[in-house]
Parts: sequence; structure tokens; C-alpha cells
Amino acid sequence: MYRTTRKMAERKEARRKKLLSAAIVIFGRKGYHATTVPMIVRAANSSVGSFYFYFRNKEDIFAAALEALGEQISSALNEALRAAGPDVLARMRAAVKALVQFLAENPEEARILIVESSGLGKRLEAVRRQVIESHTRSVEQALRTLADRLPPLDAAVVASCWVGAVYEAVYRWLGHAPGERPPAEHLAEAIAEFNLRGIGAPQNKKKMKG
Amino acid sequence: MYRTTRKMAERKEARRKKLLSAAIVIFGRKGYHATTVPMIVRAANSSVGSFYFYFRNKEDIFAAALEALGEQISSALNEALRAAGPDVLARMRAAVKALVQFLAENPEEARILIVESSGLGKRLEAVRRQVIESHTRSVEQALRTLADRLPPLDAAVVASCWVGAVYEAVYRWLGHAPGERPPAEHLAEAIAEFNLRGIGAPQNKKKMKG
Amino acid sequence: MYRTTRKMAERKEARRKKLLSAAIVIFGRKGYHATTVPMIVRAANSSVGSFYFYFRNKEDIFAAALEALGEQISSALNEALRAAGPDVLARMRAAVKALVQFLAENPEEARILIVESSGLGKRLEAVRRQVIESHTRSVEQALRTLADRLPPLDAAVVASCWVGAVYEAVYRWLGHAPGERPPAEHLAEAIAEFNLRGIGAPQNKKKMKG
Amino acid sequence: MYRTTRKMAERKEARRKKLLSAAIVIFGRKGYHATTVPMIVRAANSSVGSFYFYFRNKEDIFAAALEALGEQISSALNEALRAAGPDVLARMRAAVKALVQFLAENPEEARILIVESSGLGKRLEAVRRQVIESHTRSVEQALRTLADRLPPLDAAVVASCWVGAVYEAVYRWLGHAPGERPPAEHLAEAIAEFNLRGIGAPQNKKKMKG
DNA sequence: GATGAATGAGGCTTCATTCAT
DNA sequence: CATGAATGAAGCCTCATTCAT
Repeated sequence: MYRTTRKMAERKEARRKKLLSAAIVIFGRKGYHATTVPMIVRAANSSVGSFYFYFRNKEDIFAAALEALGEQISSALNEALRAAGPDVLARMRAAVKALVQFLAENPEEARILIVESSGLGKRLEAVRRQVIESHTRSVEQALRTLADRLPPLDAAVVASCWVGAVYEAVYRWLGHAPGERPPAEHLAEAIAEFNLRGIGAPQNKKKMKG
Repeated sequence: MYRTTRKMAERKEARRKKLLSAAIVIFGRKGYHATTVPMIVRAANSSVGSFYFYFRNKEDIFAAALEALGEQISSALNEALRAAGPDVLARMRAAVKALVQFLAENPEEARILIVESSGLGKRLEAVRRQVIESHTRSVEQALRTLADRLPPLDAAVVASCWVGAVYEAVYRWLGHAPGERPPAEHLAEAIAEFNLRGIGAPQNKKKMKG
Repeated sequence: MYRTTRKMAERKEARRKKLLSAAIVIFGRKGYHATTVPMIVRAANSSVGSFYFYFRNKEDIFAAALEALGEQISSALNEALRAAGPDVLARMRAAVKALVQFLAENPEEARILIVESSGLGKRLEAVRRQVIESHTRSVEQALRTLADRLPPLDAAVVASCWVGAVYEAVYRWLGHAPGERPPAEHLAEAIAEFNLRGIGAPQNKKKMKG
Repeated sequence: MYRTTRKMAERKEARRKKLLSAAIVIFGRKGYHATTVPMIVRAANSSVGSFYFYFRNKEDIFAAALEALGEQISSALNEALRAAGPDVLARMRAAVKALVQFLAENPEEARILIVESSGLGKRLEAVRRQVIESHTRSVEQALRTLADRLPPLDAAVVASCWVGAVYEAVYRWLGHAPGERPPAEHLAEAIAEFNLRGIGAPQNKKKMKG
């Protein structure tokens, strides 16, 4: 006679999403601590009560934001890798470019990964790091695969260099006013080159100075 | 009643320093927001009243901490550069190693640079970024000097990659328990190699794989 | 669309009862304030909406719970009295024992009478007190009946002593883990003795110490 | 040059006391849960900040109130006992009368013991019970001392009857408007008689009905 | 200059209650 | 009649900051 209709479920999901995306923007802009629940609620045209209906607490929505972000990034990367052919180096280059592209295209979301790292309590910090770590680890793994084509490397260290290079460069790039940013492709290219050279990948000779 | 004697001035300065270094440690350990004024005061064996005599507010002492840190790093770098001879590449390598060494030896201080970046208000964020920027810029400058010995680079981007690589790698290294960290020299070396390769510096052949 | 059939009326009543008995248990276990409407609803496999259909508000269901409890106790007492013969003293003894027995057998329900008394607003406090008062008054009345067989007493005070003795002793008894409680009959007997002696009832000589 | 002067310490203590006594009154009037920190603060002409300077939290001030009350009662009882001579029965009678007297004279304080018993979290409930338990236990002990002059009793049960009688009778007495209360001495006397008879104490013949 | 008590704005969170479906 | 999403008032508590001593 009455039951949870489809329409209701959709609205519910919509409301949750609205809160979540509002949160992502504000977290990205102000960091975790400086973001208040009322801020999120206002931005999402919702209410405190609803907020706590959909999320256990502030930490929870932050974790959810990170997870959502993680998934988005994952799928962006996977897509890029699918298109990249089998060569590991080519794949790594493709991954960097896809990542940079994603971050550049979703600056609000990007910031949440970079901004405000600690003091979030073990749990949150863990989730946040994990998004980054997962990259780091896949880089690490790729490096081991390539071991025979590269100079001897400390894979762990090099992997974090790789990831750090990406995030810092993007972060700085985001710091410019949108009008005066160099094109994202250029950025992506420059970072990819840096990283590939960094791991000692055999160089694309045509790019060398004559 | 009494004039400001030299001794008093010294004591005053000493008290300020004590507060400042207590703050650095705690900020590094817990992040900006989780650090409270009473915490700092207690650690420095001082009082809230004194705190607000020496610093305008919490933001102020954080800025001061960052500046102090910036100076410490600067002088560490300068010292290293003084010992490094004239070759620019050699100097860059020396700089990276000195920086890593410094961060590794002062983990508390290091954290405050890396951990907790935003939501601090424009001003603080600016100060914090500046410490990093100043590195970035000096790398950038060095890169331009080397322009003829390197492949064509976007100096700005590459410089941030360079710095990002350092910080991220150190941050991850700090994440390990002190007992199980690889030696700092090893870390420094690996990062330096990565970065030098990253900018396309001519390779030290003896390191190449046979 | 449909008329209120008899069956529906029954279901309605059943639903109400389910909510009410769930409420009694939880109120007894956690007290008035710590009990939330969602808790009750969940325990009764119902919904908040229904809750507010059957009860005006939380206070209302608490009052209803107390009243229901009052009735249960009343009928337990009446039953005991019916079996107790005509002698007033014997009836009083029977009443105490029946009351103790009831409380001991329905500890959840018992708690709601004893636990959490005030801050419920005048109205609730009144209802709660009334359950107790009604006992007190019937004791008071019995005492007046017995006036010639007892020492001169302030019936009002003595009646509250009587009731206080019962509830406090039961409350303390409930404080023990179920495993290590002395048998309820023993408890009932001891309280009855205390109270009967307390009103100066002629003693059952066989119980006296030789 | 400046130090914690005596005057400051006194003021501090005064402020704490003011908060505490305001709390006692309100707790007594409305119970634990219905009492809010802002209420206490307003009644004490203080501020939330001060409240949390002097007490860790709401539970803390409640515990403090109970403890303070416990001490007051203890010393009232001790005084009465000192004046009561050596006979145990006489001492028990004196104790009841002193307790009733105290509760009657400090009705605000008295209520806090009676009103709102549970849902306070283990800790508070423990403290609250303890004030009552300590009486119960001393009664229990006295009863054992008297074992040979009394009928066989379950000391534990009887002790709680004893205490329950006192509190309930006083509570009911407090329910009357101050104008129409019988004198406290009368109340005390009636309760004492009830209890002494209740434990089977040899009766004061002159009080028996001729 | 030093001290720490005092203040109150504001954060997070809970929960009774309403109302559209 | 049933359901549960939505709301917001209100509670508890923290902490930066001030100011009398």
C-alpha cells in the first residue's frame, strides 16, 4: 500500500550526493578542520538533521568524499591504461597524464587530496593516504617489473618521488588563476617527462637537445 | 619602576624562543588545529598571559614557527652549498641531500611544513607555501642556468616536481617507525638521483647498470 | 476507501500494545531520558510515524506505561487479597508479598517505577507518584482500620515508610546479579515482617527468638 | 612579584562553591538530565567557560554535589551519635532523627539524593548509591551487633527497608507545601519508631496503648 | 612583565516531532 | 493507516582571547 518507492530512493540518493559534493568542494577549499557542518549543510541547501541522517559524523563524510574520489581516479586511470597498450613505460606515462588531467579537470576534488593532511585522526589519515598510497604502490610495482631496463632503484623511495612530483606540480599549477594557467596537457607532459627521466627510463631521443 | 636592562631583554628573548620551539614541536606532532595554546604554554613552562604578550595570536606563532624553520633550512642549505664547490649540478645535488638530511634529523619540524596545510587563512597558507616556494624558485633559477646542458624543460613545472619529490618521499619515510627507517643518507641519495635524472642531468656512468 | 472493520481495530490495538510493552522494557532498562523514540520503535518493529499516531509524544507513552503498570500491579494485588481472607493484618502481609513478588518477577517493569523519577515535567512525575501513592493510601487506610489494635501512629508517615521499605529493598535486591539474588520469597517475607513489626502488629510468637 | 595571592584563591573557591550550590538546587528540583549546564551557569551568575574550568563536565559537578552532600550528612550523623551515648538502639534512633532533621532542613540538597536515580552512567549512579549505601551498611552493622537482642533478621534486607522508609517518608513530606508540613521533629519521631519497631527492638512500654 | 581565571562564540551532535508519499 | 526522510532547537563542550591582580 505504501512502500519505499523508487522515486523516494532516488531522491534520497540525490540528497546524499548533494551533501557529499558540497562537502568535497568546501573540504578542498578550506581543509578538514576549517570546514564546519553548518557550512556544508548550507551549501547543500539541507539541514543539520539530514546531514546526520546520511553521515555518521564529519569524519564519515570526509572519508566518503575521499573514497568517492579514489574511485573516480581509479576509473580514470583504468580507462587510460586500457587505451595505452602493453608497454609498461608507455602505461606509466599514460597513467601520469591521466592523473594530472583528472586533477586539473576536477580542481575542487583534487584539493581535498592535497590540502590538510594530518590531525584527522588515524582513520581519516589512513583513508586519505591510501588514495595516494595506492598510486604509489602501483608505481612501485611497475618499477619492479622494469627492473632490468632501469638503473638500480630504491623502488619505494622512487615511487614516492614520482607521486610527490605529480601532486606538488599540480598543486602549484592550481595556485595560478585559471586564466593564466598553461594548458593542462602541457603540464601533464612536463610531469610525465620528469618522472620517466627520474626513473631512468630510456629516453625518447627526438626530445633531446640537438 | 625599572628600566629594560640588557639582562631582561635576554630573558625576554629566551622566553619567546622557548614558546616558539615548544610550538614547533607540538604543531609538528599534532597539526595546527589540534594544537591548543594551553598545550604550547605548558610545554614551555609559561602561561597564557605570556603567550599573548609575545605573540599576537595562535596564527602569529605558527607563522613565526614557519619562518624560523625557513631560516634554519636556509642556513643548512647555505652551509651545504658553501661546501659544494662551483658546479651547479653538484650544488643541486648537495642541496637536495642537505634538505633531506635536515628534514630527517628534525622530523618534528619537518612535519609542520608538510602536515596541515590549509584552512589556516590566506596568511598562514602563504607563509607556509613560501618556505616551499623559495626552494622551488631556487631550483627554477638553477635550472635556467643549466639550460644549455639540459633538455628543454618547463622550469616552473620541473621545479615543483623536484620539490614535491623531496617532500613526499621524506613524508613517507617519516611514516615508518624510527626503528625501521632506512638510513637517512640512503634516502637522500635516492631522492637526489631521481631528481637529477628527472631534470635530465648527464648521468654518472658508474651508476648505470652494466 | 475502507471502513474501520473489527479486524483492523484489533490490529490497531495490537500495534499500540506492542509499542507500549517495548517502551516499558526500554524505559525500565535505560530510564526515561536515555530512551529514544527510535529505540522503542525498533524494538516494536514499527515506525516513528506509527508511534506518533498512537501516542501524542514520548511523555505520553511513558505515562501510558506507568498506567499500564499500575493496573498490572493493582490486579496482582487484588488477586492476592482475594485469596487472603478477611483479617486486615493478614491482608496487608499478603499485599506486601504480592507486590514484592510482582516487582521481583517483572524487574524491567519494576525499574520504571523506581528508577528515573523526576525532571519529567509535573505531569509525568504526578503519574509516577500516583502509582506509589495509591499503595501508600491503601496502606494508610488499612492502618486506620486497625487503629485499635495498633499503637498510636501517624498513619500518613507510617504508610510512606511502609512503601519506601518495599521499594528500596526491592531496588537493592534488583541491584544484585540475577544469579546471586536470594529467592524472591525470602525477600518478600523479610520485608513483610519488617513492615508488620513497624506498624506494631502483634507478633507471630513462633518467629521470636527462643 | 605576582603570585597566586590568598585573595585570589578565596575567590576561586567561592566561585566554585557558587556553581556547586546552584547545581545542587537545580539538580534537586529537576533531576540530572533535565538540568542543563546553561541553567546552572545562569543561576550562579557565571559562564559556561568558568563552569568547565571548575568541573570536568556535568557528571563531574553532579558527583561533586553528591560527595559534598555525603560529607554534610556524615558529619551531621557523627555529631548526633557523639551526643547519643553508648546504647546501640539509642544510637540508631538518634541517627534516624538526625538524618531526617538534616534532610528536612536542607530540602534542596535532600532532593538530589532521591530524585532521578538512574541512567546516570555507572559512575554517577555508584556515587549516588554510595551515599545511601553507606547508611544502609552502618545500619546493617548495627543490626549484627544487636543480633542477640533482636528477632532473627536478614540484616541486608532489613537495612534497606530502614533506609527506604526514611527517604520515602521524607520525600513525601517534602511534597507538601512548606506551610502545611507537620513539624520535622514529629516526622523524625514517627519514622524512628517505625524503624525501631521494624527491627523488633524491645518497645518503650510507655508508648503502648493502654 | 607574568599569571591564570573568566568569558562566550561557535563546533559537533542528538533527538523529538512533523509531513509528504 | 504506515513509513521514514527532513527539520531545527537545544545540549554539551572546547578553546582563543582578554584583563584584573
